[in-house]
Formats: sequence, structure tokens, C-alpha cells
Amino acid sequence: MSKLSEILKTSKSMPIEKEVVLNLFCTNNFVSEKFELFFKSHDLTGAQYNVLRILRGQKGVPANLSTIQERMVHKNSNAGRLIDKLIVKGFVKRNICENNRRKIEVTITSEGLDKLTFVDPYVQQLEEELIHGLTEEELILLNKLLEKLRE
Amino acid sequence: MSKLSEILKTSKSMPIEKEVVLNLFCTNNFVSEKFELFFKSHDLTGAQYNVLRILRGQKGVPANLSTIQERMVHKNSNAGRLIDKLIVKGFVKRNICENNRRKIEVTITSEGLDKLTFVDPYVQQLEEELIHGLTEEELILLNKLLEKLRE
DNA sequence: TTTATATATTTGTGTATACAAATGTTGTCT
DNA sequence: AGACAACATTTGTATACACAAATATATAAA
Repeated sequence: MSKLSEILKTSKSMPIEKEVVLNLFCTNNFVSEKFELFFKSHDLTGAQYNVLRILRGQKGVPANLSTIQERMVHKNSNAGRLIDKLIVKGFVKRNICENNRRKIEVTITSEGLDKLTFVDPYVQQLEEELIHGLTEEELILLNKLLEKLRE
Repeated sequence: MSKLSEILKTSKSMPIEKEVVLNLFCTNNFVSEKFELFFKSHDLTGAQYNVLRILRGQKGVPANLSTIQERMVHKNSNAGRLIDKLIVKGFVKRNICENNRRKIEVTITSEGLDKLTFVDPYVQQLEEELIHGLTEEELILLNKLLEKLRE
């Protein structure tokens, strides 16, 4: 089920630019599904996991909502409500910033850090599994081509 | 804003497998955003456009919901409610199948066909714009690598 | 014919996304 | 100080997605 024509259940050929767009879409779906399935089994979503990683990267320095929002890969999702869910799960805490009471300071809790250290190796394993068919050179090339597409 | 480190606003290096996954995600976002923005300006969504194309491909032969569902790139979305919206817009019509009254026969209307023929050239233009930075060989290579990732 | 099973679609519901408007806070200009 | 714009976050709302349950029809078995 890996070839594009099998996914689209069509025998028609199409211009290469359309093929690239559809291939990108399908491959992203394929990868995202695996990740979301995995995260779900750990009561997380991909976006939540990424926010936790951003907060860990702060090394204790609190981050406010707008910085979290702009660092998120999932640009669309609403950082505020996402943080609320992580608070309920006990993985982050929030305080109003003393110097600027408009801002909110978000920090990862030790439970959040524990969750990350527990989950991280499995994430890496999944990443390795996903790209196992490609050689080092192919991966470098793929990165280069994907980046070039965004220029 | 095309380099991954700029998007993630981080200077950290990361293992290549993580980079590939994030790059895939970001490039797909980049491309999808452009398409959805375009479709929105024509009162369509990407999924709706794809369904219309599937129906045109039927060349008059009605398609039932489950076939539409399995041919859709957007596997997650609900073909039934999506078709309802296209009916409201007048682009498709539905009938109960005479031979098997469980099934629903969906066909594209002439308004739907008109919409497609109007929109199609702009879609192609957008596709060409998106991939303009890559040579023919690079596109072929990218397709190959994306497909290999799904194996 | 009744019962059971498979198929095709519809509906319901909780969650997520997209975007606009509202709220509260700070800084600036007069 | 008062008015006003800029900023950070929250809330509202319409739409979309994901998944389970319900409905309706057809097929097969007893």
C-alpha cells in the first residue's frame, strides 16, 4: 500500500508536480498517523508532546504563551487551551508574570519531565523505524529537497 | 523562513531522523496552507475539491459513499457530511441505488463540472509555483524518497 | 420464515482547529 | 492624570475530525 496509485486507487498517470504534492500529503499522513497513535497510547497528542519538549528546552526559565505558540510546529492549535490540558494532566504549571501581569509564565513540572524521559526513547525508536528504509545520504538529500520546496 | 531551525526558532542540532520527520511536517503544512487558502477563496476545501475530481473521473458512472471514502486522500474526513455540503452548493447530487437500497449513488452536476474546469488551471498554476525551485530530476527523486519512506 | 450476519450509510458526541471578538494590562502621548 | 494604541491572553463560535453507536437493507443459514 505504499505506491501512490495504490493509495489513490487509480491507474491514471498525472503530472509530476501533482504527484509531488499528493506524495507529500500521503507520506505526512502516514507518518503523522503512526505518531498520533503512539502518543494516544501515552495519553498525549503530538502537539502536547512538542510543547513539553519546548518547555524542557527552557531549562527552568518560564515561557509565556506567545513564545510557546511561535515555537510550536503545530502553528494552528491554540496554545492556551493546549496548556490547560497539560495542567489538568499535571505536566505543566502556570503563573502570572510579576513584571508584566499580561503575561503568563508556563513551566514544566517534574511529572512532565518524567513523562518526557519515559516517552522519549520510544519516540526515537519510532523515528528510526520510520526512516529505516533510507540511507544516510538519502535522508540528507530528502531534507534538502523538502527545505528547497519551502523556499 | 524556510530553514527548519528558523521555523522552530531553535539553534539546536538534532538527529537526522527527527529532522526528516519535522521537515516533512513543516513542508506539508506549508503546501497545505497555500492550497487551503486558495480553495477557500473559491468556497471549497481541499477535501471537497478532491471529491469533485474523483466524481468527474467516474465519467457519469455514479459512485457510492464507500468508494468515494476509500479513494479520498483525506482518509479521516467523513464522506457523508462532505457530500452533504457539496449538495448544498449544488455541485453533486445523490440518489438511492435501485438495485441495492443501502447504497447511495453520488454524481457530479454540470455546476460541479463547471466549477472544476474553472478552478483546475489555477490549481495547476499553484502546483507549478510550489515546485518551481526544483528541477525535473529533483522532483523524480523526491517522489522516490517520499514513497520509500512509506514502505 | 425466522434468525443471524454482513454491508452501507447516518447520527451522535467529544475533541480539535480556525478565526474573530472581548478582556485586561502596559506604555505613550498630550 | 486621561485618552489611546499596543500587547498578551481568553473566550466565543462555527466548522472539521475521530470514533462509536444506531439504523436500514441485503444475504445466508437453519
